[in-house]
Amino acid sequence: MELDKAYDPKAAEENHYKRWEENGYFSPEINQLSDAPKYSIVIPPPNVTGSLHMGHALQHTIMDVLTRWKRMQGYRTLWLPGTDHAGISVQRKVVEQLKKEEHKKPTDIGREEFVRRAWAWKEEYGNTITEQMRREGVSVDWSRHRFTMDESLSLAVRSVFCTLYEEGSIYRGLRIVNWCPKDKTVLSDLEVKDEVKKDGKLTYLKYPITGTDRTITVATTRPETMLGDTAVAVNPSDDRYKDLIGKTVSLPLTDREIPIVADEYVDAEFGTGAVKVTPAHDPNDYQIGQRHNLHQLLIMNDDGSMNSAAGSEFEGLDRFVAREKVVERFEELGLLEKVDDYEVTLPICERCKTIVEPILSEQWFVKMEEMRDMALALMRNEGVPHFSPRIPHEKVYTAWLENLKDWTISRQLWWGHQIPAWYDIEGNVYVARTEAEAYEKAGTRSLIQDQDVLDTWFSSGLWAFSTFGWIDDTTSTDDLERYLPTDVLVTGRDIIFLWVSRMIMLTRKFTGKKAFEDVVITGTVLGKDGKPMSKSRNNGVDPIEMFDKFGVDATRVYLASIATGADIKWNDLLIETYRNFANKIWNATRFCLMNSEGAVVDHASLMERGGLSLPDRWIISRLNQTAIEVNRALDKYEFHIAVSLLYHFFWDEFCDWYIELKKDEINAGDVEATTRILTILEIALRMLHPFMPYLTEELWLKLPGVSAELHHAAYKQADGTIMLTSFPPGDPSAFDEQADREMTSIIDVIKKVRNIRAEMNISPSIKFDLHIAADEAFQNVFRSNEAQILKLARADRVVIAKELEVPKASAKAVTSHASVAVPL
RNA sequence: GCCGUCUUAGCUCAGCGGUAGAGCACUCGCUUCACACGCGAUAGGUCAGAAGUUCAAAUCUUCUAGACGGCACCA
Repeated sequence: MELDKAYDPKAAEENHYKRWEENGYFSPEINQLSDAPKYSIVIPPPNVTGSLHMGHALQHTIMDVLTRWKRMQGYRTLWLPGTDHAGISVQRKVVEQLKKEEHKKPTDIGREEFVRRAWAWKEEYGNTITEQMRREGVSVDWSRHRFTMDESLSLAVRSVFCTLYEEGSIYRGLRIVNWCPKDKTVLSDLEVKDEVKKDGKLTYLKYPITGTDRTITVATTRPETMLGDTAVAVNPSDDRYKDLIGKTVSLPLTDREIPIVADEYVDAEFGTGAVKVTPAHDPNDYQIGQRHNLHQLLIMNDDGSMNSAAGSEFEGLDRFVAREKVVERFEELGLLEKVDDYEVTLPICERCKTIVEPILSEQWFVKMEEMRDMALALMRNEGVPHFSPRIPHEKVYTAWLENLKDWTISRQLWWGHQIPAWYDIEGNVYVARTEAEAYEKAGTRSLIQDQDVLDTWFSSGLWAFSTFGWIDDTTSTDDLERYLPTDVLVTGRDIIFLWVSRMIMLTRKFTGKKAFEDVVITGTVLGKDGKPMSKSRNNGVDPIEMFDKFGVDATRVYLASIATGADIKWNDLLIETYRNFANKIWNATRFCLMNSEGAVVDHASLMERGGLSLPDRWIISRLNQTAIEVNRALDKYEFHIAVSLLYHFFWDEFCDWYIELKKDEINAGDVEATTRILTILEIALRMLHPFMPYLTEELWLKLPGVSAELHHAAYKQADGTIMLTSFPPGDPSAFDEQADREMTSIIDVIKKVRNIRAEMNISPSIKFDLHIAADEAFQNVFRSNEAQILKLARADRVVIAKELEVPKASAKAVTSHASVAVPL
């Protein structure tokens, strides 16, 4: 059989994925052994709004390597795919579409219609990423694909909500929350990012003390909130203000008198030592307000504009316009003390970058103490999850848990899991799994469901078990029984708190099981400029483009070659390395097949050690050592080590030495030699398969004598494919230290001669006599491999003796087992 | 403010207690019958700086400088 001169990745990529998928190779049911151990992974569900980026490609590569490796080891392997409904993202897409195409707002079409359109949007665009994933070659079981708003996953969400509510862990309360005026929804602390603003201002406002001509000065970065002040606080031990405690100030721009209270929170050393208190717009002020029973005056609307409580002069103004106006008015009144430059850190919405407003709002929360303690106990007692890399993630994860606060789970959106709570006319709340149940509890005919939906992370927090069919604690499914806990979670460090920790806690709480044993935290693939890839920086690298340019397999090996957890700057040159590697594998196979008539892959051919030559014994020894080390590296999630081992074994040892040494025999059509090299190649391809699925399948199918006979015992009934062969475990009894040593001595000699040739400028076409001196044992080694030495050293004749007997004008060199000389 | 990471060959990165490694780029030589996406051979580093522990440190400790990440606070 004759192969093309260069590997064409596209053809292989188009040939195999569909067949694998249609033949059910990705399904755990392909495994026919009833006692096979299981291996399971759930995918971090990408957003339906997303398209494949390099971070996905990296994580998917790692998960696929693990899945294919374990499958080849005979595990009943399930990698479960799915997508996330991505509340805010989809909502925003639909709002934009509505605005663009119909010039309408969501309220114009109503909730029901809006949700219908969101589903339509999801149907139309939500599969982009799953189609791209097929190109990656991921061996996920598409028949088990889940979406966070699937019926059964939605039922799971409801029952978890109800259970937590019934036991008092979920409550509804008025709290200071992070409010995004653009998205018009509350956000959890984790969805708020910080942005340092160097040119901020600190404004000092003077408040007149009632009944005196004195004033008290307070400082603020948000002057407009003074319209909502309901007190001024000072430290009780601050002598400057002791006599003012209990007095009131006349709040400028309003007709209100507000008290001066004493509170330990106030730091007498900072600023003026007096703090304006706005309980409805600041978390600390809220706390002070609670302690002093202060009125909570809300002065903003949900879009960040001032409301009527801010006074007629300000009503309707945007918060930033109001800010300027307040300062102006204070200046007019002679109550503006000064404005200092001040570096402020602003909270911004993670998604839309709008400045988040702390605001008093009634929301749903989850108390986390119990689940937090479960997770901490899991770590303390069992070291679960085991993070790779362990440093720093284990410590960061633990520290975060220890300081965990209540989780804000309601969102003012229409797209998502609507909160299963209903209200009657008096405002009584009925939390129920179904509307009917709510009516039954309420005993009335008129209920309104809570308008909010749940944080997207609430449903993805159940992902580790809701995907296996869990609906409530009476559920029993085979998948749940079999695949939970999952074996490993592979994800990025940005969602360790948002997602990983919540899955651990919720899974433990609701199933009593662990979500997963191990967590692999991948690094960040940075742009060429060393910054995280982003649209605004325009430094992104599209995985699909890389697939087109270098092939999927080359891209996968490159991604796998990055040390676990390390960040890496993108560099096309490195992918090229692995594109070249793919081509090397292709051509090595091409060579093995050129004169392969009569030879077949035959594992028995490697067993009769008696009749094997030194290069045979050596390459078999190296093959087995490599296999053992690759398995060991994968066991430890050291993918880059596995890649390096395979790269050097295949290129340096198999191609540069073994093939070169066996070339004459193969070219001469020596069936035994060709059988052996084909068999060694076949084993090497198996080891490469988890990393380079397309290339290895393409080549494996071309090898003579391959069939389902070579499959792992669990897959004998399936049609022939490399993905169902056994992953080479490596056989320590095949280690041959003597062969390693002897072969090394021959390689050393040849390298020295080549060195001499280059140093002495001897043209490759010129042949010469080569003198080798060594002890008797090595003389025998060199004698019995004389033909190979002659060929690779490009010598005419080899003289082997105890001592070198050469003219003075000779180039000499010494290896650890021999001396060599070339007469000039 | 607290916690943490990184700084190794021109570039991108491995190594993390025992005589400095890879790929690419560079230099030299090869139209060698699998592969020029190739073959062969060189060259290139006081492992950011300083001090310490050790028989032995790129690798452990401390400090300094630079790059960066997370958390908290932010009147």
